[in-house]
Amino acid sequence: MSEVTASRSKSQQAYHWIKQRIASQEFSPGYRLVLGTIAGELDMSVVPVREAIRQLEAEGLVMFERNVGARVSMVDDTAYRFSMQALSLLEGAATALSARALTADDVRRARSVNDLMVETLEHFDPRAFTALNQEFHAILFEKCANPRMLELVQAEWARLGHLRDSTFSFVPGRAAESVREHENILVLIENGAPLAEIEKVSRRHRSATLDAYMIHEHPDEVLGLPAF
Amino acid sequence: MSEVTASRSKSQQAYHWIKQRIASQEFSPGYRLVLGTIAGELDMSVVPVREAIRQLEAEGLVMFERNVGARVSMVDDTAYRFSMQALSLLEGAATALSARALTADDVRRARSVNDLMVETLEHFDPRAFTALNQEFHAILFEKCANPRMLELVQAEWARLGHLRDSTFSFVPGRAAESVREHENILVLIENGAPLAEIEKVSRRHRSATLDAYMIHEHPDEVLGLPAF
DNA sequence: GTGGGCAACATCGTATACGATTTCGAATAC
DNA sequence: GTATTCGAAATCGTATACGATGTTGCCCAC
Repeated sequence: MSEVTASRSKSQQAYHWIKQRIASQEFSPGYRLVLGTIAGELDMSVVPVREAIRQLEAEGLVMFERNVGARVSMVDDTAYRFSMQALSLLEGAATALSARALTADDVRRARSVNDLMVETLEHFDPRAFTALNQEFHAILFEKCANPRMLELVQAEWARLGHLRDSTFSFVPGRAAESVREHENILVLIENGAPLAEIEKVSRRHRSATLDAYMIHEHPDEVLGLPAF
Repeated sequence: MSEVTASRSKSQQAYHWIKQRIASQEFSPGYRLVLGTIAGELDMSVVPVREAIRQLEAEGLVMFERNVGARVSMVDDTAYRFSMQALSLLEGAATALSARALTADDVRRARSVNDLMVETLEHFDPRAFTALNQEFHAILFEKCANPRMLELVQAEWARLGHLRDSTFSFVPGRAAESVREHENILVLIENGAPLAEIEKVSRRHRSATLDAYMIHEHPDEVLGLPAF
């Protein structure tokens, strides 16, 4: 009703409102999303709220059961691992598909982000580190020539974002290794290495993060991952 | 209205009804989906129809514009190519992740489907051939250990399904080559070849279909695809 | 004849209302 | 004390209604 909000439809308002609560952990996994309650809080009817929730369902952020209602998706770390593996695949390919289109300036920007990450290592803040990590990779794959694949990568990032804040808070030692691998990737891109090589290294980079997590948290399980 | 349909909610009925029309080309790209009209045909109110359309929007089958309405997504073959490339990536990986879990019987089933495809080559029917092709690959990746990746593969298949009936109707010569590659893949799986090898061959198999299409339809353009 | 404006129409967005389904608790039987 | 049934409360699913927005075509001025 106010000024700026009027530009978005109510269902979009509801959508963003809920999504933000989920991201900020105010609605944690398992939280019950009651239509009427949310509608009341946002001062609108249930219809737009319903629509918003169905959108969130399509993105996998909430689960919906007929005649029962919606709740924020549970996130056993099984789901986390699976998404990480998918991301490793998609991001590796997207980075390769983007590599040739990156300018010297893009590489410079990425490197400066990585330098920031190095500095952060001193007084380690997993959350900040993860944010920088995402920024770094986003620079590398943003020029991906295949927009569909870009969509998929970003959807997967979003999914992970709400699944877990940061792998690095679980495996601190991985961070230092990670920034070194970043530099390797940058060098490959600068030198115009074969795209297959860039893809392979990028993929391994993320797989390694997942592996580190697995070894740290579930030392006895092995995920059937091809030796990418 | 009948018996079985009652189990699904109206919004789901509407969802499937519309989706089928799109798949069967009755609603072709650009077709205007008017809420009231559809609601009338299905003998329900507009509310469930709205919901169904938003779901379809989330899957990318329809485009939605505020205060204007929905229409079936336009499908330049640019979108087709991008989806094919994404599928080549995802399917290759899913097949590799599934390979070790396939039983001798699975391989047998796949091979018999492929034999059917060979027979079809005589009196070539692109549509039937494509259906068998999907069945063949579905057998190979269905045991994929990573359910998230399975979801992604299937979503991409669905997307392609409505984008274009069959690449093979454009490039008839590709079909014969395709069934030979299928046999190669089966042999690799039977022999327990390295997963990386299976992934590579599977990926190339689909890329090759895309390449054949490109050469046939757009001989002068080159898609920036890594030499997977 | 052509361009701009206005009016009628088509369609969407959201509110309200109510029947349908599920959930939860209390009362009862054993 | 535990299991079972019944009923009330909570919540969802859908219909109907109406105001808001966009679209179309006609009419008039030039």
